[in-house]
Amino acid sequence: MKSPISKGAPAPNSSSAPPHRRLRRADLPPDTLDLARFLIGKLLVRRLDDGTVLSGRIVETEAYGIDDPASHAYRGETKRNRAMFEALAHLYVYLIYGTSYCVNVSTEARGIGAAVLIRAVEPLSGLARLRAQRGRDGLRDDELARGPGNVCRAFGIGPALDGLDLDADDRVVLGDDGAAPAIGTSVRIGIMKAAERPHRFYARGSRAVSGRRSLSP
DNA sequence: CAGAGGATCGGCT
DNA sequence: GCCGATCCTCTGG
Repeated sequence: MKSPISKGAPAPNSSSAPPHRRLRRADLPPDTLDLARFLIGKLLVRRLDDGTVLSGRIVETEAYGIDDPASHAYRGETKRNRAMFEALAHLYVYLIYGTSYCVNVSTEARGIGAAVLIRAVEPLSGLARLRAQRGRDGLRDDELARGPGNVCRAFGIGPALDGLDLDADDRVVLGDDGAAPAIGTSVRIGIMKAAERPHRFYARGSRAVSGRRSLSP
């Protein structure tokens, strides 16, 4: 029997994020694998243009680091992957399969192309809006931001936020509320190159984690 | 300039 | 488990 990482039901339709400390660039480990692990259990807070606040707990990430054939940055900087070469703590948002967006946090020093993909988030506040932005019926709360494309859809993250500096913009914020879930490790999902590297991290026991059950024991 | 392919999703078998 | 949708980016000629 798996239980949610987050204890205590959030107030229905609560419009603000749970109490937390905002994480600044200086609080984040610059190493890609370190940040991928660090982000598990942290909060993702999104302020929409109309003032609505959406928040959730990051429960699944993947690292795309230096010298990684699976990384968009492997063959150098291009127009698309420019944000991966920014300093630590910029968003890299890209379109995948013409149908979904994926959001990453850039890692390492400026000039080095690397990032952490946010693959799943367990909703905490703004549930009604998260559900509306998914535009699909019959979803449990923990399914609203399960999978990288669904994270972006639910949280309203698109190409307009590509390159956003997490220290210079309030539209997307990372937070720490003290939670420290047990972390599991596995290979990454949906890639063909360097498929054997154990660069995926997830919160054990969270139903919001994506992928086959056997990948997240 | 054409063609291939992709860090996905959701529906169907 | 398999497959199609959908479209932007990068590569090669």
